Amino acid sequence: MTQTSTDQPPVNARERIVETALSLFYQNGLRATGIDKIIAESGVAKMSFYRHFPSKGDLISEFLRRRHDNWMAWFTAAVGKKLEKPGRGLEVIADVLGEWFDEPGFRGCAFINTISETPDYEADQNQIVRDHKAQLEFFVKQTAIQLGLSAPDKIAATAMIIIEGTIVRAQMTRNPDVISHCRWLLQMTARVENPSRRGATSRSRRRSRDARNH
Amino acid sequence: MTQTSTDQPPVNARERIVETALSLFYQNGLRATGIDKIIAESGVAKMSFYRHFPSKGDLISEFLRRRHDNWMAWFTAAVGKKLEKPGRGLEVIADVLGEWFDEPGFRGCAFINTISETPDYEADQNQIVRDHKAQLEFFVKQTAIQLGLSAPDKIAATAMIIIEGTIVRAQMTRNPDVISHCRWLLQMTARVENPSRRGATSRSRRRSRDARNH
DNA sequence: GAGAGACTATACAGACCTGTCTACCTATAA
DNA sequence: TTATAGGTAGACAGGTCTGTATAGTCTCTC
Repeated sequence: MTQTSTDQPPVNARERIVETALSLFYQNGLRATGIDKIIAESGVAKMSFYRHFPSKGDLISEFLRRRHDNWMAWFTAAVGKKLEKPGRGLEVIADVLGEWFDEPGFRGCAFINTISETPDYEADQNQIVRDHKAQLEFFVKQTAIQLGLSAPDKIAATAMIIIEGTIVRAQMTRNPDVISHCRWLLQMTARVENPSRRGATSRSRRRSRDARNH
Repeated sequence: MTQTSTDQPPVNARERIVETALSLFYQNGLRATGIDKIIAESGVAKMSFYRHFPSKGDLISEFLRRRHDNWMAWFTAAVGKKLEKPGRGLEVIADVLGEWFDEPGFRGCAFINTISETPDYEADQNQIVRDHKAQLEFFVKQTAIQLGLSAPDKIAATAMIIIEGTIVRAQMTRNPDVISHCRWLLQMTARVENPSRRGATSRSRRRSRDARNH
């Protein structure tokens, strides 16, 4: 997740602006980051900026789209790689999140932060956030299916709660214990819904069926 | 949670300011809410404002403290009341959250939103947020103890992930299904750690011990 | 070599932001 | 009655914000 592109400074003005926005918007927030600061840091003339992005909102939308592309590419690849090892399940998501939390500039989920900063539920920004999260949930569901788990819809919806909660807790407390709790929750979620998997016995399967009375 | 005090407009200037801040800061965000707007809406002179709060940051701190008082009082009372009915466990938290989500002006957790808006980890605001969440976690732990559950520390830490995740999902998606998923997760958390409770058999107890390998 | 396209440099308009200053009002208590 | 506490009213300083306007530069292509 850290490096989203090559280290060569981007050639054209537009790309320099977007790269700067990727860093400043995430690090300091949308409202706290002024256009002037982005212009200064990207070394671009003001008119170049407004040629490419008619308003700050346009840059914010582009920022979110790019953040989505980068983050999803990194996340799905990391989860996929961990799942190559046999005997591993949905809980690899916890380990992948843990790697993200360890990155130097980690400041939570850019999309959760956007929702927090943007009161208007219907705002374009918030719609992009919801699209991103819907795609993440879809990926979790597909992963559950790929793992042969039943009730993938319910598992994905539940895992989303766990994922969001884990990210928020990591951002807020910086306590690494959150990862083991996240792993445990994900294991429980997958296992209770699929008692026959991962070394569960027929006795435990019966019990879990009883417990599924939510 | 909705009504935090009587409907009589507060008499003194300070109280009018705080009440207005309680509404505007939560509804529109900290940075988006200007001092001038608070002054106008509370019908107070600018000098009165700065006599009581030397800077905007002081009002933000007071806002968070009052929000903590109000929210915790409401939450603990609501959970306590639901637990009076026999046969109910930690999952009542989900129902209480659900009532909160249904309130008209719901816009997520003021404290999560504050963290999202405040990049400086060590800022006073963020410290107040962490204090608030620590107190919430402590309350969950005490509730787990009161329910006779074992491993209350782990249950509280895990429940915090579930609670934060549920709030964020509710704010983001406005999908009421999140509450049933939250309830299910809380039941699982309490039950897996305490298999003898709530109709689990001795066989299931053995299985859960095996599963506790996080 | 001339035009087009992308970019630079900088001044500026107008809004809004936090915080200060001066001046005045009013009720209460010493 | 007079000092004091708490409040009102509004101008203003100095900064930041987004966005526009004007004018010039550089490079590549026809």
